[in-house]
Amino acid sequence: MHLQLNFKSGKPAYLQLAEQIKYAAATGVLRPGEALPSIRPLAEDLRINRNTVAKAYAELESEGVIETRQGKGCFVTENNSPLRKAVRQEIVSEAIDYAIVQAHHLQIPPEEFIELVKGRLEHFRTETEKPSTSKAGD
Amino acid sequence: MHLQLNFKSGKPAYLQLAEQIKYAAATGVLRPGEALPSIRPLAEDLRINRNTVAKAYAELESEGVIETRQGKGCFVTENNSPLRKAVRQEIVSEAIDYAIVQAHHLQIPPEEFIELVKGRLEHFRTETEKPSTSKAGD
DNA sequence: CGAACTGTCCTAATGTCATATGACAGTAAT
DNA sequence: ATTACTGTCATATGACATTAGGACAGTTCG
Repeated sequence: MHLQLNFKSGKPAYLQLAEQIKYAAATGVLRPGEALPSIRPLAEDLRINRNTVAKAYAELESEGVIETRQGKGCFVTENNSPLRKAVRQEIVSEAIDYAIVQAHHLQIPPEEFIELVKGRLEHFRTETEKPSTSKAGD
Repeated sequence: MHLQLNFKSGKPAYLQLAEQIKYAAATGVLRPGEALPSIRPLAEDLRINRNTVAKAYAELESEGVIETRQGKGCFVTENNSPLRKAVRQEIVSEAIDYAIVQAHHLQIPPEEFIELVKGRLEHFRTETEKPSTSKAGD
């Protein structure tokens, strides 16, 4: 697993870290039960404070992505598909929430929003597998 | 136009104000060219600082909702073309597409995605109805 | 037991955000 | 020009988030 921080992004280091690990867990790069890098070595490796890593891990634990045991380490949650599914939904929910907030700001009612979503979904369905799409906005 | 602030919401006063005015402008309660309340009287009326109102107005100007002229006042923008329905849908569609791509990346099927959207929509609906919160999340 | 590892808690320095105050600048009417 | 209105800017304060360092607690191995 490759972890990298962007200090110029303005996004807190502990959030970047949590996000990357969460993503790795959701996509299977990190398997359930697998141990995460220990707090201190990882912090040293990333040139950040141990507590920053600890905060990222705490965030992940509160989201149910990992499990930490004092004196032993941190591990990806064992629960096979059910919990990983929840994690995936969590990630997508963040993106959905962003879209919903945008819609609300632009005075687009929920029904119209749903229709928009269906429309876009249909649009993607007809284009099936195209390697387009990495326009990340942040 | 009725403006009211909720100091317990945890949301900044200047954002609440900006949002309400933006909504008024979008729904036609405030018509293009119409003058907004002057900064000082409005601030006094709402029992907040002038600069808090000024910040709300500055935010609205940066979004193109209003236009301010020093010494004269603030006015709703004459041509809010950016609020045209098609344009609004375009903007939101981008955010939706991003979420869809994420879902596809995480192998969440369309039906599940739709359900997620509905769930989040419901979540927001019930949240805005109950402004009493213990912890303000953003 | 002690040493070396694991995570955890407490507290402080720093930066940023929201807000408040005072001084300043443009406009209009007298 | 004066006066009274308009918005604007620089700055200070208080709250909170982020990060950092020291001391503490649980685990494992020798």
